[in-house]
Amino acid sequence: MFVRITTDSIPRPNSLRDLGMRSESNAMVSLSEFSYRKGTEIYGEKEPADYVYQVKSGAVRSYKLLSDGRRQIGAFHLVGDIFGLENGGEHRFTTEAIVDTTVRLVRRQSLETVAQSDAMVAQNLLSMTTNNLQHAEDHMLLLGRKTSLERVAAFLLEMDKRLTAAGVMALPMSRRDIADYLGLTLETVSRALSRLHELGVLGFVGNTQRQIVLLDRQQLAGLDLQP
Amino acid sequence: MFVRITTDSIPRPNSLRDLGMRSESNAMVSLSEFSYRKGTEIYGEKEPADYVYQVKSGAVRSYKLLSDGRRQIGAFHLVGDIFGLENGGEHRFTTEAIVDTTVRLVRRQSLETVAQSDAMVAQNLLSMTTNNLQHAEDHMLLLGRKTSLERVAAFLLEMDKRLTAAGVMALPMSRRDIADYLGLTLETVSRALSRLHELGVLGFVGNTQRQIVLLDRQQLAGLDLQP
DNA sequence: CGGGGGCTTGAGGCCACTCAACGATAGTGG
DNA sequence: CCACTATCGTTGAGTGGCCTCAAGCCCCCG
Repeated sequence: MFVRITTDSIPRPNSLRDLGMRSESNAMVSLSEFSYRKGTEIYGEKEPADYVYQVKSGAVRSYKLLSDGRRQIGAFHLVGDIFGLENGGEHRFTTEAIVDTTVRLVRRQSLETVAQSDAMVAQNLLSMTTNNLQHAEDHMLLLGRKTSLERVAAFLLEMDKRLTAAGVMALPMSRRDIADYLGLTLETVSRALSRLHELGVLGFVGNTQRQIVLLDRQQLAGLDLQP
Repeated sequence: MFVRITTDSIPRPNSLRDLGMRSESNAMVSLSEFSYRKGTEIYGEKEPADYVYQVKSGAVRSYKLLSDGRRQIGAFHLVGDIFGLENGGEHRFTTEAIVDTTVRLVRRQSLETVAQSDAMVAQNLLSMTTNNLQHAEDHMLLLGRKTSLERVAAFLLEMDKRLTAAGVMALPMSRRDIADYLGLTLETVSRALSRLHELGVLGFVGNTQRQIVLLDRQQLAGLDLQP
């Protein structure tokens, strides 16, 4: 019998500043801001990874494409999330703003320089990469072995943890984005959501279909089925 | 237009010793060995991650299970590969020896102690984790968006790079293992291999079906379809 | 108010899964 | 040395879950 350590207990730097950037102690590090309109690209796959980003407002999708246009979204980056941190010299995903988005950014080189002398910063970089790895590992299980209903249930629970405010979850991404994240088609996602609605697991708020209230997290977790 | 940096150019420590373990300079680090019979568990998911392993001989699968028995293999570890390196305190996969296997192992704590003072070692840990992350990211694309034939083609090309000797690839894993790695059933994997055989892309050696010769890597790469 | 994008829903099709039978191989014990 | 058995792999027949194609609704926005 072992002590269960939850994901939440793993230290996670929650701002670029926490990665080791103290403005008073290191004047070389510049924290600038940049904004992107809905749908525009932030960087492309294979481009040199010169900057690391943090979402200040808005939402970002990062994805890979096959040559015939099939798309796999690897992650959504919401307010507070750090992305674009690659160890090698180039980005491995293309990223786009899902809605109008503002990001903070730092030069990657600044980070690496600091990491070489500060073990604490190096540890934070490793910790962030490990968190990304863990997310990818869980997502492989979802993509390889879960049914459409299980995938959508897992998605709702993930988003619930990350962006629910005042009981309602305002999804920034479209059905197509969700589908490409879950390895499904948008129609299948829509059908699954309708089914969950019929089951009384969730409700829609207002006229838009992007505001969702989870009515029965217990049942939803039962539909997901993790261990 | 950007310079393309291949995976191979990313520095990858190829032994536990390279991770910073110099036996003459650090007597505290013990490099012991251990052997596992075919099919036995090395460690289980959620167990404390006290050791880091390197395959000396044999092969290892690491996987996650759903409660109803569905299995997703996240990676195969072949001779020379390092596995079991978790940042948090517990393993995120169960690992088993696919065939009789001998591993080298070091205490995780030894590594972490060294990493705190040696930036080079810390950099190697990050580099290894990044390589694992990159593999997982590519595998998400495969699991989410590729057809069965594309998956099997990709698998053969991956194994070809990693374990082909003298033109023949001796697969240590069963069809079921391959299927659980690719998010398919064993029958579908078998059919895909038969189809590739008919197409003249590969040949079988001897009576066992686990020794494969790739006859047309070009065509196989065309069937995979990466970018 | 007209156009267009996003979402839902239905009908039909297809690819991978399920179930099943069979052959081949390797390991076991008489 | 040879049954005997278990495991592994292939192949076929049929099913089903998700995809494809299509129509229609709603809302936003110019």
